[in-house]
Amino acid sequence: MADEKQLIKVRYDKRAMLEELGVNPYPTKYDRDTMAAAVHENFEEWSAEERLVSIAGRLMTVRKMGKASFANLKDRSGTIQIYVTTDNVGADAYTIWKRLEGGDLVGVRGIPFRTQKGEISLQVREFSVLAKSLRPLPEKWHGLKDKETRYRQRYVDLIVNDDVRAVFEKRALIVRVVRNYLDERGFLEVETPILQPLYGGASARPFTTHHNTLDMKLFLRIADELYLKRLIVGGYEKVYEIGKDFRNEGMDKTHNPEFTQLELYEAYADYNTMMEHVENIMRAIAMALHGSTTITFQGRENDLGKPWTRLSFVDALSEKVGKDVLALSNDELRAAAKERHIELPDEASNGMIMAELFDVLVEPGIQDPTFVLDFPKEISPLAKERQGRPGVVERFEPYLCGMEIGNAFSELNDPVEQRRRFEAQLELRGPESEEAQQLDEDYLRALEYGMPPTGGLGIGIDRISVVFADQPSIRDVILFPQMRPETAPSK
RNA sequence: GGGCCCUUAGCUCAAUUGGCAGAGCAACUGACUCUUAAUCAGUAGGUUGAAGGUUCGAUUCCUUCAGGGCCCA
Repeated sequence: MADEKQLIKVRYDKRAMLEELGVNPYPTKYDRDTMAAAVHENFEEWSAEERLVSIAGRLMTVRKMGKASFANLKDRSGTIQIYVTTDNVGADAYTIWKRLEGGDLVGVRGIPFRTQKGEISLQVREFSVLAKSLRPLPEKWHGLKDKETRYRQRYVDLIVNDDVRAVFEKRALIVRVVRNYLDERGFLEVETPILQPLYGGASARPFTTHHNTLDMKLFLRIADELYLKRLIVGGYEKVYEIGKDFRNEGMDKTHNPEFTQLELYEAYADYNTMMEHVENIMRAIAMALHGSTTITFQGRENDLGKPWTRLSFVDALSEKVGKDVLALSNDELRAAAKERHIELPDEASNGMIMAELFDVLVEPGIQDPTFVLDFPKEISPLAKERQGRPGVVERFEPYLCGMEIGNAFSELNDPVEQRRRFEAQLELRGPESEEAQQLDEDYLRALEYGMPPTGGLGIGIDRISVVFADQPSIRDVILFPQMRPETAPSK
């Protein structure tokens, strides 16, 4: 009597028994007037006046005796113990009560009191079945640990693992802090197309779909960038969007095929302005979450109270390689990579090799909050070249707790130069490359109307959630991470 | 894509050198009006991820596949 089918059948039978007793196992509504946490907070007052309160939630543990029972009732605010006796609810109701079990959703009306052992509880006068649960809950003490089940059936994970619920509440708070910060500074929140006829704003492979009526190929966006900058041309001056981007690439603990990105653009600003925003926003999140500018990630403390370290990409890499990397030929860069056993595709350009070298030689050493600056122009086709430093652009990537969390530029606003950069990308990567930035004529037309000098910033919301919630993987901050299907996938 | 590891009852986990597949919780029956991982007495629950192979005998060894995890690319 305990394989899963039988456990479920027993619960279906109990549902039928409830119906025989005249109980609707799925009523439409229940009027509750307080929450479990509020009963704890207001206990002295409410127990003194013997206030009758009503709460609703899920039965988590049930301790039944012959004519009296205790159970823990959990709602989104917390847990409260309830005390059900024949004396208080009547014998008929107690018969119904005895049919209930862990997992069931119930509403109770009762009076706050303290048990002999001192636990704040509700003395139940009346209860209602609100939804019969037909599946057994995981073990009450050890919870649900299996990662596969936790990700596939997040609803069960959330029922039993309070720390998981807390992670997603932190994530929501992070997004709220970001919105407040930008709204207070006059940024306009906008929505731009997710379905795009051309994809751009990043180097990544897209998901492709098809629109039936227009009979055309469409792409799921890989970035919001080019649409948001059109809005800067349009005169909004300060815009942001928080939304999903989609990249048809690998999955690991820092990558999910769909992820949430903040992008913001500010006219008459540059990448230095964006650094200030990053420092301010991260500090505000730390204060909101921890009440302190010091955060701990995977056992290591980081202070967000100070200005972030500035680290030059080309200088740091040149130091590691022992030569000015901007002055090296493709062959010399390849030799440097080969020395370090880095495999490269045949068509790798100088910039791509430098990026590979950076990932291996420099990035692992980044621990403190750091802005990596001075990226090679060739791998930054949307960023403005740095004055007096040819080959290098005004771009930075913020690193928080060793993790790359975003990307920012002084935006390239010269339409002539932008066209050259697009063309250079296509030439570098080849016209067939899905990763090359596409030549977007309408975007160039917009630039021709004139875009003010602009600073732009993208921040990965999932990545910063990993850091601030101190989680090991992006899958732990995404409610429903991408998984292979349980049954054979459709192809 | 490559390497390593994991998959045993609904959940959390055991199982000696290859020798009868177990425990706790959950469930079921009974007792019980202050329990809180309730307690007490009893009952039941397994295609050991799937398919093949080696063997007298496979949860255990081998192969393939599926799903998951970690590391690397």
